[in-house]
Amino acid sequence: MKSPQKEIPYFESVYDVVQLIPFGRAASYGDISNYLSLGSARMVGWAMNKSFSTKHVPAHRVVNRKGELSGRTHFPTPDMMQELLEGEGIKIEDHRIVDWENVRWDPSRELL
DNA sequence: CACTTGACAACAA
DNA sequence: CTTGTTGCCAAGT
Repeated sequence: MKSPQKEIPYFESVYDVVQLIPFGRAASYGDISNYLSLGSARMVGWAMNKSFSTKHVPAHRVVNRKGELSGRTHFPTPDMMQELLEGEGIKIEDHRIVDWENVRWDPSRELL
């Protein structure tokens, strides 16, 4: 083995945080990447794309900084993401989370 | 190895 | 609203 240590896939870190998102809340790509202090918001989206084909990650709880369901187009069906969020008590309007600032879950801020 | 793409962020105009 | 720019990093071609 050339690598003495097993380098943790960046994606794994992302999955971990995403799965920590509590019920009825949502996190933004930027907040996650900020919490990891690594990579960038793009990597989070990339990880989700892969994770959705390999892991069970509540990707529906991950939205962009405006609270828009930007990733809904990558779901099996675009409506699925909204239905899942509404099923958790989150209101969606025009593909955006209503009262986003209230549902927003920032790991580095609320994960005490 | 070079270039492009991507579920983004943030700002400028 | 759109378009452009910069930063960021992995994967695909």
